[in-house]
Amino acid sequence: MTHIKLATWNINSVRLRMPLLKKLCDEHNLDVVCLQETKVQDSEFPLEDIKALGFDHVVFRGEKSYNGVAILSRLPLSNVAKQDMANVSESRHISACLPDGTEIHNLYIPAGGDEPDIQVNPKFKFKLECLDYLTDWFGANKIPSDKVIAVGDFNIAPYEHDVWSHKQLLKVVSHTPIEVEKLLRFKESISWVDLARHFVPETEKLYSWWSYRNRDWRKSNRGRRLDHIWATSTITERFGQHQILNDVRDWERPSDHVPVIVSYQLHK
DNA sequence: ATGGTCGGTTGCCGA
Repeated sequence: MTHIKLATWNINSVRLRMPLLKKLCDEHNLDVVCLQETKVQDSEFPLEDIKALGFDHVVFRGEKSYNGVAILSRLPLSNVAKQDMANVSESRHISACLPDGTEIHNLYIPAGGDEPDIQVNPKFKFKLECLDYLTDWFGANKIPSDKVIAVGDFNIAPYEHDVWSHKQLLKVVSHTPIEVEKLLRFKESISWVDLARHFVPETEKLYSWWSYRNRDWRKSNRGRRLDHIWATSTITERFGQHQILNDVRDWERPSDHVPVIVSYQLHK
């Protein structure tokens, strides 16, 4: 296998959405799937159901009701690590290596609550701390020549056309200047390439999340691009077939996030 | 300007 297909998806409860996960894998022939918000503790993780989809190599870390990350793979995984983000013991970061040495980090950055003010909102403060932590962590651990991919729900839409209305969202958590600045600082830490914007011009609207609170998500189209695939610049040319699977938002009992997928040419 | 909807240790909290 020289090319693999990789997906990231905030599934918002892996147990509830097993039928959707099966449909997704059937239709897109995915080799590696990174999930966030699995919302299940490890002892209850549906490992057998996922193995039945053809993923023989599965690593996960979750909590009852909250958070939770998992990597499902048809290829063997090595060097599995479960990091604490900003030294808080929540299931937000898991990583593993593919057989060619490519390191995949699956991240679930906190949403950050409603009020973008660290004085009154500890969840927003924690979100900013996580961004600083990731900047330091990757900066200290990596060099630009490494083969590294970071995917996940970053809960930040950094660019003007990553949200339905730049002006109306400037004070809304996920698009405030302080978060964007910190995310872009993280992005510069080891010169990550934002693959969606590598393939799609920054002037084109691109979303991966639509709130449940809109009656008709497609009609109102008040979306945000919260889910990302980043790669170190040395491997950028190995990627192709980038897609944001908007149609999944219309499946039966959908997540509010849709999967983002990309193909990747493994090293020989 | 407001409230709208999901999922799950469900009559609240986080998203």
